[in-house]
Amino acid sequence: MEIVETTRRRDAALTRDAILRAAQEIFSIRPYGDASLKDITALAGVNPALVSRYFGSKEKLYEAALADILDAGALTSISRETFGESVADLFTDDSGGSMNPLTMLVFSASDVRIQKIAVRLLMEKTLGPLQKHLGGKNAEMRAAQIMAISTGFFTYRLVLPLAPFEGSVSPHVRDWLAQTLQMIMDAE
Amino acid sequence: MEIVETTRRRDAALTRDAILRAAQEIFSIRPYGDASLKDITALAGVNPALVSRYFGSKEKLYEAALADILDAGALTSISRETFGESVADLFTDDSGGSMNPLTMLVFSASDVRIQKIAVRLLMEKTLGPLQKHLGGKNAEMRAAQIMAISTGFFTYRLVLPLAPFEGSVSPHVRDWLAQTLQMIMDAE
DNA sequence: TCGTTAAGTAAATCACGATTTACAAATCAG
DNA sequence: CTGATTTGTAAATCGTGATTTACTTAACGA
Repeated sequence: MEIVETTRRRDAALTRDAILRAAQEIFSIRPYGDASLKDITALAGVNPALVSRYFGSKEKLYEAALADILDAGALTSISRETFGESVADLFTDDSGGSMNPLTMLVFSASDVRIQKIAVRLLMEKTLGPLQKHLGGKNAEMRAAQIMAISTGFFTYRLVLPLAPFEGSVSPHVRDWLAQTLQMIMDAE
Repeated sequence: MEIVETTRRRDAALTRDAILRAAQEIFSIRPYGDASLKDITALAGVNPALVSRYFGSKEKLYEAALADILDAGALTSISRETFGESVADLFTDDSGGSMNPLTMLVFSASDVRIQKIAVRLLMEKTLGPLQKHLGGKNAEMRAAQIMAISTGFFTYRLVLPLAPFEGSVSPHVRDWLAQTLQMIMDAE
């Protein structure tokens, strides 16, 4: 009566995808060690054993999840002129959106086995493209600067929440973010 | 012959301190979950059971270790005029020094049980004092900005190492850090 | 429809690490 | 010196979570 037992149609690709998206969601809000496969598969509505079948291991699942979430590459589609403003808006946006590449990245630090994976994917999927997008002198360094500020901000916004960065931030914070980022963009 | 069995003299205070310092060292280079009590007590040269006796639990040990390492309060003893330069030098210094408040802070994000502890201690021991030291307008926000940049930098310097921030950094990186920090200091 | 294969599940296994327990040895007060 | 108390240790316990195994059931081609 209450529970509608939706006997999900069997479909490997769909199931794999459900696991992947659940993993991204959970890994975005919880450190690797605290995100159990039980949690992830429960959210996906599947059996924990399927992680092994479709991804091989928790580590591989993490890698797939991070790779996919970094693929979006939000930063590189923003025009150079409004870069600071746009990114600041993006970062201080308070409307849900639980799948967050930045927090997933912060949590990548939480297990030695996945740190290497994270660094590799970060360089390949984000630092590299961002570097190209920036162009000009010292592009690699400036890309790293943008990553550092963004990551630091998100650390104290969502993971270790400090008042000034929490929730809907003050215009001061937003403007500082915008200006600091734009300054890096223009520093070529 | 080879091993000098130094039968350490029994002293509760000394032993407690040895554990605390070993914990700070290990917690500075490894995420909470990867830093086992076995590792820590091995480094301290004592039995794992003593953690329970002297600190109650791993969590409490972490709290004590972080509280103590944050007490140093290096940032607040630096003059306002040279703040950016001094902190940049401090952060880009390449000479050992394995006990690092910043990396310990980064790793605080790696376990949900210690996140709250870290935030509380961070506000009490660092953000508060730093805020006072900064003075002027929006001191709390500016303190948070300094924390964010510092933490982001260290994340990509020591935990998820990116080329531009690794090892002995370029003058460009050092100068950027100095100027960005000084700008926050002067933004009153 | 039938049988093979793919997809899914429940439960066992396995490893690991924090914490507890029961005991041993050293220290110290008297 | 002696016995109570403190400090220390080795080994058992306990829970947790990833991974494997043996099995069931659905899908699909012939």
